[in-house]
Amino acid sequence: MSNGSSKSADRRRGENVAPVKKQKPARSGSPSLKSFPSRAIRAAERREAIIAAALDEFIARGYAATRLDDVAKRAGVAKGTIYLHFADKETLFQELIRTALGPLISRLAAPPPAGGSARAALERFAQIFVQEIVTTRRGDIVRLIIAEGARFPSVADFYYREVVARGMAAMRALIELGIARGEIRQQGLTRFPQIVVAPAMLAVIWQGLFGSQAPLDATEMLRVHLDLIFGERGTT
Amino acid sequence: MSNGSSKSADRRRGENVAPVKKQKPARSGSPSLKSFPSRAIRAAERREAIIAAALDEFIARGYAATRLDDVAKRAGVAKGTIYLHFADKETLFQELIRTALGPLISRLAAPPPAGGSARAALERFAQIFVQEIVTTRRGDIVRLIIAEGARFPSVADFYYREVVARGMAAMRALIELGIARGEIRQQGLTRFPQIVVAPAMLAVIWQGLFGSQAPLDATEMLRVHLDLIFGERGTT
DNA sequence: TGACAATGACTGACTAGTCAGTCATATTTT
DNA sequence: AAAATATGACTGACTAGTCAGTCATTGTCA
Repeated sequence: MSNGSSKSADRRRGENVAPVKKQKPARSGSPSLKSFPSRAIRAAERREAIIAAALDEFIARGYAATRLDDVAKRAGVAKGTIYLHFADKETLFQELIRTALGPLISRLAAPPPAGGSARAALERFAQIFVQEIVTTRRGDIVRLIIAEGARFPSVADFYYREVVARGMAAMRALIELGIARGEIRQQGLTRFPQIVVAPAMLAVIWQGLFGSQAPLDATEMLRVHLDLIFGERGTT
Repeated sequence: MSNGSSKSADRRRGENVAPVKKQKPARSGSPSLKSFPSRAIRAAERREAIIAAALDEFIARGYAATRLDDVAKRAGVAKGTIYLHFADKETLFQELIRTALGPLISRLAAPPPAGGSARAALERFAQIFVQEIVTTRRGDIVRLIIAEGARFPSVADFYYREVVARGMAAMRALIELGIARGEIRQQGLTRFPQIVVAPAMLAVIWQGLFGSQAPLDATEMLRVHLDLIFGERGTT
């Protein structure tokens, strides 16, 4: 791993470390009264701080090259504290993925197709996808899973069950709706909802690898893709 | 001794393997001896053995977690030998990607659109892609690049310039052909050849992450995708 | 052609570190 | 004061990279 020839390992050290140090509750007046940020709450905060810091580090360096010392520093915590919350590095990584995926999962479960057109639903999906994933930290998480998933079967399994399988099911329902309403002609799409999602995935990867040298207008690309699916002639 | 930082001892040769030999290979004149594996040849073989071994290891474990000791063992070579051919771990990794991508690059330069239909050309492309990339070691290489590319800008650059940019250009030409011949309606595709390639990329990633638990029939998926692009009604 | 010298590819023990995980000690809460 | 938490110095396993020495191959000369 990192080492030897002055790797750029500690390039950006301490400055961006948010010192969440000793934020004493200050309710220390009467020992008989309980202090406000109850222990459980402070513990939960620490846990979250560790997860947030670890996410940043794992995204930036990948699993193997991430140092728990750095995670601790970034979280404003001693290394030993990490071990009060997580059994080991791998557990931290796995729980982190779970935590990070939580919001995405609930979002997948929430939005029902409603009674509108399939095109409208897919357009909404595309818009949300771009502004909440391609552009943001969540895109990094997806890339992280793609990068490390093969080495962490449990992570890949979890991701498949909780995100991919559900996403595919939801997408298939949308496609069937579109076919039923006569918006979509290509019936084969039902068997491969992946085709509908593929450009979105590609956008995530593209942005991560080539974003700086050849940015991709994901929004526009997805619009063209929907035109393809719904059979509209391109404008230009 | 062992004065740590001796920067002068940097006579790294190896890497550019230029047969600087003056005259050419010894003739196998001696009847008593069999064909000499001549030093230069054996050296080249070793270099290749190292690259092959390193490829396996990097694919299996990722860059950071790969041990050069293991690479050496797999290549049937001592660790020091690796350093006779490559400056360091990172150089080995980069040259390996270059080497691995070579065949793919030349293949991209070779096949001209010819005079046939765009559909035929794309079908051929899909077939070759599945049987030569999705299924094989080359797919692993693509996944490796996706996984590590963000941490190795030079690798991402190289991949973009030599493979992605060319691939996109070739794909765009094919799309334009299809539009000119009236096979493809959706003109917007010209601006986003990525859409045509996206399912193929997704197949590569899918196979790597979920292949074991939820295999994807890439061939069939690409066929459906082409039906979508060329406006055929799905069979099923 | 055979003997001997020069070359440099190869080896692997060794150096100088790195880092996950531990635990005795210190701090805070009850 | 005891219990619960947090700390960070420390340990031990592990690894990238080095280099003095070995010896098969190649070159030279008698």
